[in-house]
Amino acid sequence: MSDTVKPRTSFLIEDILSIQDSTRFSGKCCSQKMERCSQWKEESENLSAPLCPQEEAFGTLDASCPSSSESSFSSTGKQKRSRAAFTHLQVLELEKKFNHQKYLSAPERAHLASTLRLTETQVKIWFQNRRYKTKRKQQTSEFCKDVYKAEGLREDLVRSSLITTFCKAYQYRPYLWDYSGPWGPVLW
DNA sequence: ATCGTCAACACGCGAG
DNA sequence: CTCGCGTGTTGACGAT
Repeated sequence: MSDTVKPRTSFLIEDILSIQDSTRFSGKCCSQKMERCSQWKEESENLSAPLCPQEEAFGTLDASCPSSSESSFSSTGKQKRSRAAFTHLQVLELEKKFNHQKYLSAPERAHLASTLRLTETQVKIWFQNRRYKTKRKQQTSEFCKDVYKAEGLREDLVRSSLITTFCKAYQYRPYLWDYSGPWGPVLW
């Protein structure tokens, strides 16, 4: 069930910059890109570097460190949900794997998890989220194309139009669309 | 203060 | 029953 994507034999810094949907870079200025790029390079050169930002604080190599550690509580007494921030290298390796195959078998998942010092659950959830994200993005772009067609507009001429703005604004909320409208998609 | 992103979670479903 | 999936939501966090 794995989708076929061109195999990649080597990894270059240029690859980092060309990663599609690398939202970590979205909206960032060039200098920030360069900064992150060099950070990635450092990480890729030094796999023994802490893979989780929280590792130092929690003194564990488990990248689930925030959640697996002592739970912290908010002022209301509710347990605070923590969100591990995967390192650039971890994300990069996950992306590379995802480009190869959209689904992982249990052994593959276990191997990747241990390689990246993540838990299997984290890898599983990451792939789940990644697949969903890809699907949403695809749906949104297809919808926007439909809108362009329906409006008789040329896509390249309306990049700054209201529709484009709207499509971009709701890039991650495709469920707000109703595809059953008479002129095509209808909003809410 | 608001917004966008994303890991983690909840829920329902189907396969084994 | 367990597991993994798709889907939608939540909450933390960084940027503006």
